[in-house]
Amino acid sequence: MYLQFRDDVEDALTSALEALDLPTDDLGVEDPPEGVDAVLASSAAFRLAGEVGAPPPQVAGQIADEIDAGAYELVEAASAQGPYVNFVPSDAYYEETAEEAQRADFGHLEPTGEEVVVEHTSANPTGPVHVGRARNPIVGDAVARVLSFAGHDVDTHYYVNDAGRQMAVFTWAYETFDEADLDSEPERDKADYDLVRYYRKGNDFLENADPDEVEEAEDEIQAIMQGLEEGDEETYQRVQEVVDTVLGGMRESLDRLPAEFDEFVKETRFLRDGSADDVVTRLKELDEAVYEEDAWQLDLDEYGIEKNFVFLRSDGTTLYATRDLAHHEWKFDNYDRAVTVLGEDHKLQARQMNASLDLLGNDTDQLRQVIYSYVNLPEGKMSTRAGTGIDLDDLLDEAIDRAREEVETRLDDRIRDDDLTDEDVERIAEQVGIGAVRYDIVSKQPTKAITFEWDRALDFEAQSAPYVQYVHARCCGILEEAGITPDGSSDLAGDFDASLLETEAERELLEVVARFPAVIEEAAEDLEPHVVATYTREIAETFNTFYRECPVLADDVDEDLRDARLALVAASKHAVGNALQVLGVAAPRSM
RNA sequence: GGGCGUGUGGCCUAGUGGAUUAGGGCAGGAGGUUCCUAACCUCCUGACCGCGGGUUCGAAUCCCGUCACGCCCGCCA
Repeated sequence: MYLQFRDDVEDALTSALEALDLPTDDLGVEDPPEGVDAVLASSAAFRLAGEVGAPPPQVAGQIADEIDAGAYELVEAASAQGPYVNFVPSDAYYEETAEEAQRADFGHLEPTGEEVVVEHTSANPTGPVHVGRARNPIVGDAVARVLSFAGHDVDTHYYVNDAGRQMAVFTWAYETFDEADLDSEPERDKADYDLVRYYRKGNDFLENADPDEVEEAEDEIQAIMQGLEEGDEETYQRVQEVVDTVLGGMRESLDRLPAEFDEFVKETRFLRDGSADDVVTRLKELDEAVYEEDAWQLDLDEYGIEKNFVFLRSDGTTLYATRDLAHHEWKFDNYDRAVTVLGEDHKLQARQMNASLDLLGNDTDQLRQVIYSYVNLPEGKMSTRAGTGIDLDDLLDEAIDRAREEVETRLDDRIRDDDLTDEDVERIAEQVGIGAVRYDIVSKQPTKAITFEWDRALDFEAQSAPYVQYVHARCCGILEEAGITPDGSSDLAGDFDASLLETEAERELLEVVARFPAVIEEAAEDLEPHVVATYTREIAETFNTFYRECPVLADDVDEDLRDARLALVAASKHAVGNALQVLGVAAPRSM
């Protein structure tokens, strides 16, 4: 109802301004601060003061006087308060919000019919996923979920770099060295941990071995790259064996988050189907194309990019960026919009690609990038090749261990005599542990750098996943106690009269619940899932106040009030649970 | 050197032009459970929003300068 209420408010403001013969392009509709008794407000009077020739409060008064609140079902009153026009919603607003939020899919926006592809993670299949890159799957998965909630048809893609020099090096190393040549055991019994040792060994060899031997190796690596470029089937199969094996291991780790993909799109696909060649041909024909130092380049000066963009090497092979152009044109052919989640180090390439796609005649408005900063260790960067860094698996294991300890500690001094089975404890430990990791990362603005510290990442206190999850569990606890099974499918509450929810705590909770669809809308529009995390904190806080002040199932609570409060609990459960779902954080029924 | 990004109490963080004399959390201090889960709640202590100018009726938010940190400036990915 919040979105409808906002429509009403905008409509009322527009009519009023028109009646006063004032411009309607800037309505200034905003959320009033805490403590103001209104759900929406307009600050338009500030800007109109000059035109009217009167101080803002007076202009606000005129606007408020001009508004006929009675004409709108959801608007109770519009009144000037200083320079603001405040809008108080009607009882119908609260009642319809409570009704709307009974649906298990509360927060989903109307289907848009728009097909969107979200590409994220796309880490080179060189070894285990480490925490430095973990922001990508976590943010990317949340972005995809947000867009899906906002009504788009979303596909998630992992772009697999299986055609570059790194994979040629890896394939050569894997075929060249034996287990006996390696100086360590795999850190885990998993394909990516096993094979990364060859990759590290290969790189170490190329850096430190005898120059003649290195040259020989380089020839073999070069042969692999040429083979891929020419679409040689045997070379392709050799590389695929390494790629698929390592990727398989990485997927297992990513699945734990969970970050799952609809499709793994391989780079070699665009070499094999000729589209990369096609891109090269078309680029060469551009006025901006230059042939310098035996290589084909693009002069992107007109896009404010000084550096020339090399799209064809002197040996005639394409580069990653060239293939990525073909990849993106393929996305444009198959989707209405494309979103890519990228580390900040890819920012320049993203600009180059946008410019190049534009020159090739594409509508680059279809493409948006979400940029995030890397997670570093206090002592510096994480690197797969160097073997420095925290593996995602280790972080998740540690998180679950700490969460399990926490559950067991609380088991001893808990008041309620529910009996958690060992399975419950394990389930809670996983939900809380992994949830805490995801939440910690997704709740921060992606542009901010994160320095990884165990204790900070795994803090289960307030403003963390468990704090929010606990509210969800509390909701479920109350509903179950009342004989309602919160399984998400059936209608949770029966008949109820929302007008009985009169206390401040109840009203505020209902107001926060009401905003959830608008939060989804905003997060999807700006591709900022962290605003959903901010929202979960708000609703959790508001719910806890309600929980303290408004008993639901106590004996002295009137039956009708009890039903109304149960409906409010169900509404809160849907808002919190669905918000957590958008963030990819589990919503436990008990904890 | 150039470009981009970030800078909010001891630590982490929201807010990126309007009701803010900056909102939370952690840490520190004081309380709260005969009552639907205390992974909770209440109260206290603590910030000239990196620094200096400017624009504006109004600036953490915009502009200029400056400092610090991060990232980028490969015929790597």
